[in-house]
Amino acid sequence: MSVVYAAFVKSKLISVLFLSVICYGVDVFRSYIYKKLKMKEKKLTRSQFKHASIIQAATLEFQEKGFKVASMDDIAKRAEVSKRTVYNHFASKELLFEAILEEMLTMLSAFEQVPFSLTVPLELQLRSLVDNEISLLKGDGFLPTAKVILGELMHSPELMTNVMQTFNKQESPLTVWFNEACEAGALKCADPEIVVTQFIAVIKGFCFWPQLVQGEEFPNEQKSALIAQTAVEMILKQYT
Amino acid sequence: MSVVYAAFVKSKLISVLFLSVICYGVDVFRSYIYKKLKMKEKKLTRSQFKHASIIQAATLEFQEKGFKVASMDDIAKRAEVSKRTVYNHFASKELLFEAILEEMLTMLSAFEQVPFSLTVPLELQLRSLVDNEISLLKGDGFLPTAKVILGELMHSPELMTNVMQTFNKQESPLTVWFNEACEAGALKCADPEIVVTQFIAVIKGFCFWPQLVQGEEFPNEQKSALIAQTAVEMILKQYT
DNA sequence: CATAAACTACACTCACAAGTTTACTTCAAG
DNA sequence: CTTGAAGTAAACTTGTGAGTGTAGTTTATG
Repeated sequence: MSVVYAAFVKSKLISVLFLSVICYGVDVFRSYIYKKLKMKEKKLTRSQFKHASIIQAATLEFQEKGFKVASMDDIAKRAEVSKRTVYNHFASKELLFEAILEEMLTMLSAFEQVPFSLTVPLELQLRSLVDNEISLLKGDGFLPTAKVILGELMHSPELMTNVMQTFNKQESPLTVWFNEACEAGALKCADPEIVVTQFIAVIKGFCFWPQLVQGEEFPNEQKSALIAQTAVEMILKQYT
Repeated sequence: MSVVYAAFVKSKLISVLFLSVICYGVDVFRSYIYKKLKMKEKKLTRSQFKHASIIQAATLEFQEKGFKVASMDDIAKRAEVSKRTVYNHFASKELLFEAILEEMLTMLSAFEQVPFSLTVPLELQLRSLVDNEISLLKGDGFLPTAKVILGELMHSPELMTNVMQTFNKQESPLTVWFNEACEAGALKCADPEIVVTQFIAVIKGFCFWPQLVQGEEFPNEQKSALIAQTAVEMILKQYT
């Protein structure tokens, strides 16, 4: 039956090509997750309210435990809703998971293409790229989403390679910018891909991996600024 | 009952302070995993041979599925051993997991302190630090170990913070080297910690995270050399 | 206030996986 | 060639969690 499980994860996540959002660079991110529950104040039908509670509870459960270990009973308790109600809204655990993934990914799908410009100083452009990246990583929903997705994907390498093969790195806005910058001669580098990876690595080394893997706090304003500054300097010093 | 599960993971992994090996820099790594099975040729008792088969099979299972989803029946099948035999060697799933963790971590415990030297050129020293780090990451057992441990730890943030608080970053050999280099004035930087993190990030951005999370291939010789080169240059250009 | 839609409590089925029991086989060593 | 230690196959117990069925309660609305 674990074959069924694997197949499920595969079929459902394969559509989640946005994964690259997490692995490569992305830009603007809007954080409005969980505000749904404020609907208490607004006029919400009982049904809509329960629906939102379930989603919220399930999100937490999946985050904390992963798909398999999370239990529908616990989700129901956490949502302060009867188990039957959970099943009235979502026919199965799989579908609930899927719904949550979709919910999360719509949040992350607000891309913003930053075109390379010959007139604006390089430093300013880089600076705005870093700032975008950091504010994305800092967004409320990003880390939880990453936890859920990476937690499931880590144990199925074939799936990951499939996803990554499908979704070519080229499509990342950051990659586009660096490619253009290199072609225009503003950055002197043999392989733009390496530069992008370095650029992202230097940011994520502070603002993503430690938080994901060690539960570290997100750097404060001051430290963020320093990190951004050094990332920009690094690129400038090495490639101009 | 998931409380019991959480408690188990906690109690067993908390002793695994070597985790820092994965999150921070480490140096030399010896890869001799799985060679145990070569004992077919050597004179091994039947019991020892079965024991090794079980460990090998279980390692794979835990890697692919994580602790909870891995099943003892599947492990037995995979090891071509009866389920009862598994239980004769390891009293419970927990103990089997623990045994494997220990097995893996002994592999990773071969540290090698690299002292900062005033006479050797900086570039050479940095170069050897990078090379050490890369060959560690490249070692046969490193990635699987990381998968198993991080896969379990990702969903228990309190545990992670505990572990990280206990095992101070200061102890990493790389950190030691950079601290010494800064104190000696060879590197001009306000905060050595940031430099180390950058240094490691630029390596892991190519040689660890993509492999862990996307199942990407490890960079070949040529690319590794390039990565190492740029990492060293980056530090030199920015901090000297 | 009546009615239907949605929610609840709870008892239930079913599947699966951890771990055990038992009766039987294999193997190595004296 | 026998004896005991270790392995095997298969049936078994037990616990847990997914999902369902039901009888009764809440709530919004005409």
